[in-house]
Amino acid sequence: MNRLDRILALLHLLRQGRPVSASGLAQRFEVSVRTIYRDMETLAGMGLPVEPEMGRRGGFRLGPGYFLPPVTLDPEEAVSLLLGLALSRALRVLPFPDGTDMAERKLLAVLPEETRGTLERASRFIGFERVPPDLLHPERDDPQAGGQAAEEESRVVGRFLRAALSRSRLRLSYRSPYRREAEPLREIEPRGIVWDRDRWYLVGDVEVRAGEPRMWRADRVLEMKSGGGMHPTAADFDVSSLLGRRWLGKAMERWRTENPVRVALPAARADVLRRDWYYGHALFEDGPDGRTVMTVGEGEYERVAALLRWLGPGAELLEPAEWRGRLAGELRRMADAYGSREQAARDS
Amino acid sequence: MNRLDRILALLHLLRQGRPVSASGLAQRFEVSVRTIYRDMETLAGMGLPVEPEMGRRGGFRLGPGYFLPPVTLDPEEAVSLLLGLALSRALRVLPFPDGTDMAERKLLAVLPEETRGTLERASRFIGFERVPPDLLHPERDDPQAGGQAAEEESRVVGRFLRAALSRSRLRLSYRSPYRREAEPLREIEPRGIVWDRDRWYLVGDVEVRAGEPRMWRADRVLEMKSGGGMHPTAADFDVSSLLGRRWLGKAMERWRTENPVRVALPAARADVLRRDWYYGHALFEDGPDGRTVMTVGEGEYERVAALLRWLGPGAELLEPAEWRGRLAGELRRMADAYGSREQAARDS
DNA sequence: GGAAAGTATGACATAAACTGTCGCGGTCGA
DNA sequence: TCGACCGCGACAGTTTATGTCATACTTTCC
Repeated sequence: MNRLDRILALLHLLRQGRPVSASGLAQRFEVSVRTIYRDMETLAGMGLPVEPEMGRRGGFRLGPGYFLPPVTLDPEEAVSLLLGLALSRALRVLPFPDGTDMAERKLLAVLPEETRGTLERASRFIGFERVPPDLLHPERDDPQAGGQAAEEESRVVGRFLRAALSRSRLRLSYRSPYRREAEPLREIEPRGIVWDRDRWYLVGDVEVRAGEPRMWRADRVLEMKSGGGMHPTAADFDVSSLLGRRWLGKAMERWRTENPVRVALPAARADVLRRDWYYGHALFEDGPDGRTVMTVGEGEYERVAALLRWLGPGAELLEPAEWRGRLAGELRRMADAYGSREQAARDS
Repeated sequence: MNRLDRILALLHLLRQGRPVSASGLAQRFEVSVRTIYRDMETLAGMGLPVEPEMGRRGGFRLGPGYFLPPVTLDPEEAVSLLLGLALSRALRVLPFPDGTDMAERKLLAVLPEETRGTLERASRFIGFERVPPDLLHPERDDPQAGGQAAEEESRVVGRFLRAALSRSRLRLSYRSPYRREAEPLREIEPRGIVWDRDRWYLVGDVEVRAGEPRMWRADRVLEMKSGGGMHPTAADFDVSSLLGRRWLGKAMERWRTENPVRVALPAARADVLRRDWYYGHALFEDGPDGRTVMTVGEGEYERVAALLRWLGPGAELLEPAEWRGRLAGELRRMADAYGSREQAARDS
């Protein structure tokens, strides 16, 4: 066997990840151990992160970096990859910020010269707008996520994702917006991550309710520690079972029984609400007067008022009854800004 | 120079795309021509599509596929790339659907064995929610973009992007929502693409107003034809100059003079509006009564009413004056749904 | 606290591989 | 038809790669 072929084969073997011993390789390639050592020197000289491991169960393995053997990529494929990176960056979908930068640089460095010129400026051709905040569904906390917070968030997501991929448990403590104190560290089995409205959510199994995954917003995770190995059970979970905001449906079911809010509204308005990512999961029923009755769970008056106001004429808050008067007063005050009833009659 | 090094260097040179002659290479590496031929044989033997070109201006070059020489990618980099592809797919950002699929397959094929297994199922770990529609800023047309329409859209975007990268003109006809008939084919210089709220927009220069790029929504493009070569002018345009919805700012300036709508509102509410992707581009001034006065362009009563209703108590429509009465009547009708004024007083 | 199995490195003779130089035959473009 | 390129076989000369032996160090297992 050729030296070149042997070295390429070594590359291939090293790539597999398992550490290999010089003597084993020597047998395999029918050369002396010394030759293998010299080949390793050569590979290292080529810039490969070959790392020896001393001692009895030692061997050679690739360092933190794996090796990608020759592949042919046509320009469209390269553009697709770079485009994906640009998109990730624009939407701050960056579990591994360093990995993203490095991958982009390596990809660019390796492109045919003529294509590189244009692709280096790909970010000048392709722009992404951030997902706009939605006035009807505002966020509780500061909307201006600073650079540092974003970095911390992607650190959390990265670690969680790594754990999910390597099937190892994590212990995390969480700051729930509904509780005063931080939740204590609890051990979870990471299942996956979900990106929704400019934010990452961690999906995992808690021991108490196995099989019913819980979600944590990545920016509210306070602390993460490595946990034990994963149970071999629950092999095939698929986050797509949560998509379409199906998790929201379940949560709304619970809120609906705890804080039921009932609204009568015209059928046309109901159709619009049904298309909303949030109110689409409410319960819609035909009302007695030809209108639709929507039941949704909500504890805060202000949100309900905003919804009712948005719905406009023809919508009526049925429950909780004690908010009806308050809402009516508010609406009347809004109307009164335009003068008294008599004035209004003259105006129109 | 080593043989190995020389062969790797040859790889590098071939990658550049320009055909290279054996004699040139022989001079460059200070070896005989014969050696170069032998090296080429070796490379071909390694599976490289080296293709000779006979005749006077011949030379060696790579075949139909471009060649990507060895790169080291660590798992995080590979995951970042695959993540970008997954994101592209989830958000239907696919200028090159085939390239995307192929790149993913090639990337997976080349990963270390143990990582591949888990990453092949990466889509099961990582989910992306579509950008939710915004109730306050609804879309005119059908919100249910069918699979076929999405495909057509990515075809349009792909072709436009290719044209932008290769600096060649396009002729396109467009269906404007503001005009009854389709716009005729007009020649444009593609500048770039912008993704906003789940949609692609094409950015280009029209001859009539050079330097002031126009935007077209990709799903409203009716027809595209290749145009002539690009003018060498306007070399460095950058779509990022349009981001932050700056184009919207200019458009709103125009609408503001055409259909001015003035609203007085509490400072706290103004702060919230300023963060909105749309109303953030309105004109905000301090009013005489301590409230803020916002001026925005809008021709449709219903949109203005929705905004005023959303703003709630303390907000008042100042202009157009003729809508004040209508709005007041509407608000009063909403309030009256909860009983007469006397009843309301009893309730609260 | 060894023995075993691994890496790390130098020296040197030898075999293998690579290289240069011929030669001759194609192909293409001006 | 010429010139500049690829294609390839043969052969001698030289470089390079390899095997062997010797020695030192590190870790793990018993």
